[in-house]
Amino acid sequence: MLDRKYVVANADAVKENCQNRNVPQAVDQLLELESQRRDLLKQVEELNRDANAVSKTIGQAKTDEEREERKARGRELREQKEVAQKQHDEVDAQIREIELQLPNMAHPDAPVGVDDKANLELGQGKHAPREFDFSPLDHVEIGQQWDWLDFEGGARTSGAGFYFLKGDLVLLDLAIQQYAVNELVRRGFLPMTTPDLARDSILEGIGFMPRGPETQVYSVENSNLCLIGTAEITLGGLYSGETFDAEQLPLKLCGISHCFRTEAGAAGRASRGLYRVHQFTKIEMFIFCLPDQSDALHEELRQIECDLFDAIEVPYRIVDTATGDLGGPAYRKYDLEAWMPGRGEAGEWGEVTSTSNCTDYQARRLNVRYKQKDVKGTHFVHTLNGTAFALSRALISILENHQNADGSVNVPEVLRPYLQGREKLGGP
RNA sequence: GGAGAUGUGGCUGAGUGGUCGAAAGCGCCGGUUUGCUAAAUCGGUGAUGGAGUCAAAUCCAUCCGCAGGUUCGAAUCCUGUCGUCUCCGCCA
Repeated sequence: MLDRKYVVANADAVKENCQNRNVPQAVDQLLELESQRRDLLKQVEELNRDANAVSKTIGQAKTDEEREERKARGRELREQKEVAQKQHDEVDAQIREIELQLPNMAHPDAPVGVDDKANLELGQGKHAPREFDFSPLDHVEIGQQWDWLDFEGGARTSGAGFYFLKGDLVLLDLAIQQYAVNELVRRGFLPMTTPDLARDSILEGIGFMPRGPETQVYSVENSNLCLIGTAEITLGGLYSGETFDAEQLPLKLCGISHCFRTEAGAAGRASRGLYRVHQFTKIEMFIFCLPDQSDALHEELRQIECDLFDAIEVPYRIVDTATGDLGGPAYRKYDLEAWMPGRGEAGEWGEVTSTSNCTDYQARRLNVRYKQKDVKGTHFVHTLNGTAFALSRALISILENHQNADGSVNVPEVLRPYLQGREKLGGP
């Protein structure tokens, strides 16, 4: 959510931003309603003030008659106040509806364009896509070869889009998690496991729609809980309503959670194997910080993601997401797309991480503030998030990039300590 | 799942219908005193929205988990909700 005063004072910039992001807006209507609201608020306050003044004199009334007279006057004023208050609240609710539709402002350097075609490649990782001297398999084929993946079993027990990992692939999965968490702890992140369910209100604060036809998440019947689509939801919600001391920031968190996605409307899209599934494990980075720290921290998150994928020796490219493809809360977003040799005709890039600077957009909705010593008042923090590893896609990138002609898979060196030193999985 | 208790400012904690945004203590900030530190002592010390000002001062409204209700008036009474605690049951 944007600051209301900011929207009023910068209506043209907000409108332009919406246009760049390809989001419909009702800023003019908001301006009109807000001016109405201000008038109503003044009325309410005035009536309240008068009523309070009358109430205070009632205790001092000398006669019953006088007392009753004043009570009647007070009642009358309160009734008038109630009427004005109700009108105010209605207008306020309408404004809020509009506000909730407004996306965050975009970073001035973010590429402008209505969809992902305008995304800008910023560079590539240390490792170039490999030249294979054999015909590479995709991860589903590799997995089937060694009985590492069971999609049929997943479908039988839970439905299409679910899967079992088996055997060495589980060990690889755990190795990646351990490597990532250790690496993040080394870089000052506090590791956390989080709930896999969260309240609707937290989802809304982060910028998800908890229910309804457009929703990307599963909701639990007869409750106000949803299965989380990412630990961003729980880590971001963790301090909702809280006020940090400025010295506590930046607070860097590393969440380990399961992620659940309905992938409604995604049927038919490139989604073979582990690429688009209903459940996966993710190691997520999340930061609460001061406003003047967020730009640099965003670069830091991007660098960590690059370092992690360089470390597992997977080729990738960095994408600066175009305004039209940003999603509501993001001020700027970088994606890492890993090379997936088994995808498409002769390999394709596939998104494996994403890091967003959400500035104060989520903080305002969730009411997360900070206070500086000796400075009056509080301000909203900035929040950032970034994927360390989404395990399903990280597994794809490792299996497909590190496969050998005999079907075995080389273990990236950094992961070997977590696999009893094994250099390869599968194979004769 | 059943029964009960409870939720006040950074913290502890008083307040059970009328100048209560809220006593007191602690903490914190500033002053005084003391050779330094400690101690003592005095003063100050919440948030949000609005008016006001160059900026302040100042003024108004709202806030005692949250949302409603009763009342001229609610931290105080009522209802719901969320959280916490205790006991019982169940259980990894």
